[in-house]
Amino acid sequence: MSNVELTDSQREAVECTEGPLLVVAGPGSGKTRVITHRIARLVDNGVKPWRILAITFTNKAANEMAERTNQMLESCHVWVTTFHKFCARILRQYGKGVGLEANFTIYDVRDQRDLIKRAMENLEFDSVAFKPAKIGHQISRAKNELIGPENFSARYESSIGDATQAVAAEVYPEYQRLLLEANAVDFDDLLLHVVTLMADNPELRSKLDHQYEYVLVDEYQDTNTAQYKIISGLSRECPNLCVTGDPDQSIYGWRGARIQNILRFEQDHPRTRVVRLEENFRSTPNILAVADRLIAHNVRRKAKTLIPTRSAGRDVEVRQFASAFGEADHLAGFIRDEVKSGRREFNDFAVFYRVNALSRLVELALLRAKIPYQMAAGVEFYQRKEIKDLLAFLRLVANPKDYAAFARIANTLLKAVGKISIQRLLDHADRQQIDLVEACRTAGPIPKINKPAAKSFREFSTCLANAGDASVNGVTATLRSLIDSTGFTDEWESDESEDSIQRLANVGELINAAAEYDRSEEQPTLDGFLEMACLVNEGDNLDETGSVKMMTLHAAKGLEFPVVAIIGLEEGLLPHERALGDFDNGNGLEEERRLLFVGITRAREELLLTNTLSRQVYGRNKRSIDSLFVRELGLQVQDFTGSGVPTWAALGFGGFDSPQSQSANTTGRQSVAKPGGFNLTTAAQMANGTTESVTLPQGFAVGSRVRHPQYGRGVVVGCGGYSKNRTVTVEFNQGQKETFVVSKAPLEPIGMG
DNA sequence: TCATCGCAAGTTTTT
DNA sequence: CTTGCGATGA
Repeated sequence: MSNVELTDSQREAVECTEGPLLVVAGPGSGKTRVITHRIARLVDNGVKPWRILAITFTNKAANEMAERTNQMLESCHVWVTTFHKFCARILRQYGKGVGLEANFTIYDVRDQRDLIKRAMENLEFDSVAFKPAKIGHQISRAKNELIGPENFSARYESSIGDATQAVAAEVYPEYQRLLLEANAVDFDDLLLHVVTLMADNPELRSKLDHQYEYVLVDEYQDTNTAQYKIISGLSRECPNLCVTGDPDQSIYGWRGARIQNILRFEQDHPRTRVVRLEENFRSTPNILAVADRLIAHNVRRKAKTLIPTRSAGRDVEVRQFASAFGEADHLAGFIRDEVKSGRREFNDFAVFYRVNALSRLVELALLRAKIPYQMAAGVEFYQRKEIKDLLAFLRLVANPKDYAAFARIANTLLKAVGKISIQRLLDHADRQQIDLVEACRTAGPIPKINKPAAKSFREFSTCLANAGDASVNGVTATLRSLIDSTGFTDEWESDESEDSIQRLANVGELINAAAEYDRSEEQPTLDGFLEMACLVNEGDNLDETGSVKMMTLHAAKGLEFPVVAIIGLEEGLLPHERALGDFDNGNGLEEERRLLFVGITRAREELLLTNTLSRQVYGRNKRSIDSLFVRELGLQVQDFTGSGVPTWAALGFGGFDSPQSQSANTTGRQSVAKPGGFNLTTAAQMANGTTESVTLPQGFAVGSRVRHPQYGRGVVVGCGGYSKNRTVTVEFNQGQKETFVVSKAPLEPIGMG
């Protein structure tokens, strides 16, 4: 390995391998390079790879780091993982200490909510008046702060306890009991249980501490109390702890992250070496100046410099539009022109926004301009009904105590089974002290249970029993077996409807995912597959080349693009209203500012910021106010409100950006319904009155026109499926409808409308 | 027991 | 506007 290409401070961070090290790394300062080089250096120095642990927050970051590490070290097994995966692995091995069996299930937010609801029902709380989701949030916050059920009341009674909190205090222990009974954990438990384990069991803590002799933590400014404890526990006797981070990029305070963790690292670890990476190799001086000007408004902050290394580029621009339609359309036009002129490729562009809802109009505009794009975190694949159903099958095979999985299946899939039968079965399991699958198997003689229901339960248990051992035959085999034996897809196989085709395609995708998992994993297990399914995010692989990338500002952290556009710089949106005015005094605003800082510093060469005069929120037209941040940036806002978008009107969609609507907005009047077909309110309606347009592959929006060599011209009336299995239904001349797999059919888009 | 309809509520960021 | 839930009828 050669370090010639490293700067002095980078080299210092790489070579200082022993003892605590804090790397304060500004944006674009080559932090990832430092980490990967450092890992390589450790291995060069003779450290066994399995004694090195590198922890990140997201799968995306972990994958990237693992990949880059593997490039430097051929096939060396350094464990690069996320906090949650790390904890899951520890708990699979040592979870007995906190009452977990090795095959425990991880509950996602949905399962969590359902279980909280059940806990509330058990305690006879009104789950309508008190939202389980809200209670869940309270519990989650407590867990992040390491507050167990027994401490919850005590911890919060001093604060002005609202009713929800009081309910949460009661529900928390019951919820926790149910989780344990189901041999399950929620996301927060993964961390909390590990902390408990290490606290209760000093020998285990010490063992892990020694096992992971060298620990690296990325984005340390985002650690919450639980994560902080875990890291502390892993670096007491072997304090070779290297953390990297940037207080200015702390954007997860809302989720319990404590910026203090990084600020007090030096006090926590005496003899800490501090290395600052302040040179920026990413952005032009113009962009850095803007970023610096913005972040300087944060009061609670250690001043830090961003030293440019590149030559000046284009000016940063702020453009203002009459409406969000104008904003989106302009963006699409801008990208199209840049690519057409040969100056850029689609790949060079990224669009960031504060909330996912803002993506829709941009998507539509890109679609219309035939610009390929990829979105991080669209509709979650693993959240689809049919996918969750199948996963529930797998979960019950893996963990027959998994109540949430059982409840899901029993409620929606088992024939002749209703609420009463389910309750009887649960009682039966409870009385006999057997798991749910065993209860199904022995459902026959349960008193008062329906004959058909009992039969249904028994057949179901047989399907599960015959599903095979995934660790021997692979997850795919188990999955296929379950699909076959339960007849899961039968009704769709014989059905040509749009819906059925889509569901089948999704099932196909899940089988692909399982096959992929079996292939990539040395020791595939059902637990492992399920873990991946719930801890992995769809946006984790934004790897499609040749497309514009769209994502939230949060998702943008750690990435970089030649051209970045950030939309919606408006009060209430960025800064977001819900992020302000909490108990914290101005911290919310500072975090929002950091969020924009993160966004700005993703840009390598060009940065375009936009906002509008009026934007639709909840279907209503609302006047926008320039974001405070726009003023702080000290840039001139360019008036693009007149640049217009007659195109929408020309397409027969109504003149949203017509002169009238502008004047109404600029005079500050509430806009009134205008004559002349102004009643098209949403983007979805524009694309033919359906919401499906959001998930469409580019070029085949619902409502768009296509040509097929045999069928001739037609209009897209529906879509479905994912990636390779993506389908569209096209209506041709005589009302004849055909469904095609996009990637295989010789379809050609020929415009909208 | 199941399906449909209609009503209601609620809209940040994510592992 | 969307989504999710509950009540009602078959």
